Amino acid sequence: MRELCLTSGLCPADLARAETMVHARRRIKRNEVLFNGGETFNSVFAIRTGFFKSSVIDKEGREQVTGFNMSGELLGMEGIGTGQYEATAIALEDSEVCMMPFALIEEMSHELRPLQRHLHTMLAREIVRDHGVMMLLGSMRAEERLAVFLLNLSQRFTVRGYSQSEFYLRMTREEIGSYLGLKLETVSRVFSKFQESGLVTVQQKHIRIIDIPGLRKMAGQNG
Amino acid sequence: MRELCLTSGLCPADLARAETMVHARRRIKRNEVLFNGGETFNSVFAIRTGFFKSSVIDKEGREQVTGFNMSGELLGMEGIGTGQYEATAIALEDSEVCMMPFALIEEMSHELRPLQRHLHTMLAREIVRDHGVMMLLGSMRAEERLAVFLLNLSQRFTVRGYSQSEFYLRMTREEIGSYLGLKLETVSRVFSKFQESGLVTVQQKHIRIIDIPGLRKMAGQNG
DNA sequence: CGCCAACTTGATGGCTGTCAAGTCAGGTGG
DNA sequence: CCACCTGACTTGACAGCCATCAAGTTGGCG
Repeated sequence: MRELCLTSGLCPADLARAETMVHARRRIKRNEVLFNGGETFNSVFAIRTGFFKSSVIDKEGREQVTGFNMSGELLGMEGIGTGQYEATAIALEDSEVCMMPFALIEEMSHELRPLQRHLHTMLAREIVRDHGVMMLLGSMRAEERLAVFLLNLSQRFTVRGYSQSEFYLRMTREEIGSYLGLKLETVSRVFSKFQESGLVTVQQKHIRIIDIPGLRKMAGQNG
Repeated sequence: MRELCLTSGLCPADLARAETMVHARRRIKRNEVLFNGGETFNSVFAIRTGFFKSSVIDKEGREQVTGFNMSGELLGMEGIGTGQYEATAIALEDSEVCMMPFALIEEMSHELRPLQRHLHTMLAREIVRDHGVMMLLGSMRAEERLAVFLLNLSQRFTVRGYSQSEFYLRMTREEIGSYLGLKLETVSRVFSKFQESGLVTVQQKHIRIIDIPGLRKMAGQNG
């Protein structure tokens, strides 16, 4: 986890200091809101365990899921810009987060170069990730989108020591659809089609990837 | 311009120091590349004058325009994360940029709090902007997308002291389409339809917005 | 003046959305 | 323990939006 979190790459002494940033640990139950869009921004949250979705809601009431977040990732950073959280973060399973007041982070990043650098890296990485999603939404067809989505999940689970090929989805078809710019029926249909093609097996939220190269090809990421 | 750039909100003395960050000014001609995706990241660029497009290219060769950038905005920030530029930035008209080595920015943001804060704000703002585009690509129809696009351009021109209702597009229909997740023919058709509806007049790249409230309604942003 | 890129417009088709009906699984209460 | 109930999911039929293919127009530039 430390690899992904704000405190990576610090020497032990600095690490101890940096950990004073953590103002509180909080347990969040499934379906509980961590923060809501529009609320005053104070803290960034590092996910210790669990699984979240982030989404924004426009004036029409349309929800757009902007990301699914797992251990080691940061939540709420985008609030720096306006002083209020832009997105809403909801736990999709019982989770635990570290709450880090952003004022403290800025304070300490003055003294600890690696921390400052890491903060920048995390922000920039989020931008790069969003550009990937824009590419997906702007120019891929439904099958490509879902293939990319599954491979991305697989890869992130792998990094965390879970199975590369077998996992439970924490989100509904509708949430996947919102993230991918598809309707839930389309998501369901593409899952079925992948199963018929022998790429995966799907039993509700239980996914097993059978043919990773095949999925990669489907995703347009040959190799 | 200072309002939008990295040096906003500094007192005159700090401002003088901050300006030493500017390592060089560069003139970029129309269609010239400022930096290419994959090149080593060294500097962030602040646009002094002109107009750019940023785009990423995937392994399939598909181009996705990730943004159009005008004076006061920063280019290249997303390279912080990986050490190389992710996107390609191309001038759509003769432009002028300030080149600021990122190492210098980090250095100085150690000493100048407002600068550090501003850097974070700019990064976070980019994330928020990208989420808006994700919403647009994920859940809006063609007419809504183009209406949002025109209103956004209008608003940004207004901030810079140009006309709210009349401007020249610097980009082609294809580039607009890439940004909005549409084909160029669709962009053209929607322009024509807006014209028939009396919302705008379109003559090639010359746009005049006739009915801003009407466009807002079309964009689903009533009011 | 001619060429070419950019743009417009029309005809057609396909992907995905919409609407609808039915299935499945998990949780709750009797 | 089982029946029920509800939310999540699947599947089918159909429609609509946008992509695709194609032809023609415009405007800028050498």
